[in-house]
Amino acid sequence: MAEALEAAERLCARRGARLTEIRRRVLELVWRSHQPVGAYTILERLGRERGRVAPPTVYRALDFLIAHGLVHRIASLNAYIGCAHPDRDHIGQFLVCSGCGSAAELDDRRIDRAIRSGAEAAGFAVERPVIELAGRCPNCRERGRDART
Amino acid sequence: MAEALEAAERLCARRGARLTEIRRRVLELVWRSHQPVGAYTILERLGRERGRVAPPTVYRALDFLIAHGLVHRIASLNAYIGCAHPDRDHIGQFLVCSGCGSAAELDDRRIDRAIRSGAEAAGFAVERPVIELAGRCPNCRERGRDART
DNA sequence: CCATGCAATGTTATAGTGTAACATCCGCGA
DNA sequence: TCGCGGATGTTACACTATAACATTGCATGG
Repeated sequence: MAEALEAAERLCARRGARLTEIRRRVLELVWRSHQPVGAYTILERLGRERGRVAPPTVYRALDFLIAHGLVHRIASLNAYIGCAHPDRDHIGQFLVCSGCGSAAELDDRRIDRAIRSGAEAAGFAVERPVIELAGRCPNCRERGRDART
Repeated sequence: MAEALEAAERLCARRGARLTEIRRRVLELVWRSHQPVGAYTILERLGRERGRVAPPTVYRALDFLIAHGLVHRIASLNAYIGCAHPDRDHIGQFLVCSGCGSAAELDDRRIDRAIRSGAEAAGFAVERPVIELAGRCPNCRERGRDART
């Protein structure tokens, strides 16, 4: 995670983007949570450090981070998660465990190809695929755990 | 669409599920919109016919329709769309056009296989895939239209 | 050094999406 | 008829996100 922050610093420096205090802090909070985290959770945690913080502050930071590929949004959860490799042009495929609530990024080229070719066969040009696979992670599978407690 | 409604009737009859007046009406409204439609839009339209209608009425009908595969939810749009073939076990892959706002269902087996095998390779068991491909439909591609007006 | 212009942040209010909790109704079988 | 369960009505609220405008702060050229 410290690594992810450094990578973010480097990436922003290279692009001339400003990783300000707030943006950095939000990125850190996103990473610190080992699960996808909601904007209002970030809001609350950020508020603990800086007194009253309003929603736009958090959403603006998230917009910036997403625009630079440092964070992904998971639409089916209304939640945000750090991107493990913001350098490459990431597609973002997610494995979302309904047992423990964790999410892992997949980025499988075969899936990407299958999607693009399937869509192309219908004459459709994919621009922003949303791939979010709800299911069971290896841990929860083994334990036969029920839905997230 | 009339066809879709009949198919829904049959399917519910076969399952002993009750396609009540409200549920039927909501399904009709979902189909009538040729784009994915928001719950509050349905709410408003339903309200025009029946006087005041509260959100839970619509959400409960949608929950029922989704549970029976008659309607899909598109998470990236917070919107709902009728399912063209509720009989088969549908996976639900959607092509969402950012030009005209329309959405088409794909259901490509190759995509489904790629996803399941990719996830399985990570030890993950997919239960409810969310596949929503934002891009350009053939029409909007041709016209080079800008984002939905 | 100051002006000034632009990006970032602060602030207030509100829009949009979804659910909890409890009351009521209605049909059906014991 | 009574009671039961599923469906609907009703109220209130939680959660997610953005619009609109004010303010700050910093780089940059005059």
